[in-house]
Amino acid sequence: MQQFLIRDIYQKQLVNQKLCVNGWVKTRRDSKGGFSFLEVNDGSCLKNLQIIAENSLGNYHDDILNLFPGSSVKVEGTIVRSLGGNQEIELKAESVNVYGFSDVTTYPLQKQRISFEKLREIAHLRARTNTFGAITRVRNALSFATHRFFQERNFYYLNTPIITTSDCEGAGQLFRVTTLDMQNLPMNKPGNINSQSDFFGEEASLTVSGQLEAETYACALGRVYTFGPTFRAENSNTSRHLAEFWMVEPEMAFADLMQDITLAEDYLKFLINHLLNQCKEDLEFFNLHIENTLLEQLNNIVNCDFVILTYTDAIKILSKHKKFSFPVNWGMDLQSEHEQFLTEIEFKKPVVLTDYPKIIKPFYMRVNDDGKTVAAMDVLLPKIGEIIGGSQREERLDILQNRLKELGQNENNYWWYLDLRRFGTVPHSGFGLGFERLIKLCTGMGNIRDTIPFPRVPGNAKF
RNA sequence: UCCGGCAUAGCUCAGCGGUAGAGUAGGUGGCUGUUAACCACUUGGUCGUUGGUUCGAAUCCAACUGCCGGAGCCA
Repeated sequence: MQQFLIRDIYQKQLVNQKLCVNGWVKTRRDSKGGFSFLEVNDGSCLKNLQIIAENSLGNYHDDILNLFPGSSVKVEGTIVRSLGGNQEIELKAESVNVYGFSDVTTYPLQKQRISFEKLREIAHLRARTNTFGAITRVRNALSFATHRFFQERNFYYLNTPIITTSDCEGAGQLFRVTTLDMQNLPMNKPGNINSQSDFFGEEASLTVSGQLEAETYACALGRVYTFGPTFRAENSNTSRHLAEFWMVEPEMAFADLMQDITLAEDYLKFLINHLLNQCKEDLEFFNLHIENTLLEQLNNIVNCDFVILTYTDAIKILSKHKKFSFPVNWGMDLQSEHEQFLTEIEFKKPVVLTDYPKIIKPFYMRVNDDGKTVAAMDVLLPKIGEIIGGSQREERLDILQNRLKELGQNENNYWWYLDLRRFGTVPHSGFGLGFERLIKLCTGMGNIRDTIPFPRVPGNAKF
């Protein structure tokens, strides 16, 4: 008998069709009228399929009456119009075969509510809940939409290395990668480990960004994007940070900051439009149960023009409001409260801040004509904060060398990066988008730990 | 890492110096094309750990562990 996904059964309204469904039991309700209702979910959509299992089935007393949440079953039967009020169709079972039972006294996911904190302790089972099923489908749709967006715009998907020896960037603690015996480290002199005998012959770590490598390919093929895991060993204990997260990093040759901003805005709108079309049911679930302004927020982002504002103008706006706990002055990095003021009170929509002081931004950002600011841009969203950070890259060799010197960096470490400026340099731009922050935005989930299947944070890499 | 909060039944929580509670889940019975089913009865606890104060601590104090919220770092 042909297997169907529950999603397809609903979409195609396959009444009178004989078919087979595989899935997990959500609940069972017994009727003394001589049959049981089973709610079965197979992950293909939020909705369960109601199964009618009559007590005339051979294994009714032995098997079906022992089906509790979490059990796995194969059901064969016919789709019929439902006599009940809450669903149009249901599956009248001709057979119910049990793959595996689930002990009601020890299986943690029963019908009652369970907190997200508790679910994190059982991350191997939380995918079976409505919420995490919906998150997974949204995450999948956003991945697909990301590839579609960039492919349609002639970007090449590029895989940059996860293990890196460029100890650059300055910002961000790195995870060390080593095969050295931790009990017996080879030392040059006391306190100085001899990394030459390590696997790569020098210090290596997990990447904090694929940007520098992506630039090399953008400066050969025009347009590329990366989409892969990224690692930060910061001791960040917040609802917006992960030690392992996924980042989307497009890089474009022959593009200035404005083109970069346009790409970022188009990308975000494309993603949300894709979701509004493809994951309607899941979004409505989030809007109803997780964050009741979600659809409003998403529609707002899609329908508005992002505010584009220089850092200097933002400081002027913020200076008029004196009620911040951190006083505002030019040259400082903006605090969360300042970003929130701009996105949630002043403009009530996404704000792109540009042209930050160069002293608070990394060496690779292009220095503006004023000599004080760089061609940077951050996309700030209401409730989410910074979701995208990008810039036009410094393409002038001498200025880039000066910047490295100012920051006390040894330019020999960047010889290959500087070669791009030595041989046929071009203006180019790009940005990085935190994929889990995007999912946070699109689902309304409050904690980023619930947007990735198995979160890695300080003190926890379980599963 | 800093500031604040929380940790009590499988789950969600109340109790805040004097015999450990509710809802829900589980069990039993009743009822029912049910759908967070409903009604009655019922099982279920070293009150996070260690120490202290007290005649007496789930309750007050301290340390520790874990988690949550905010801040910093950032995507």
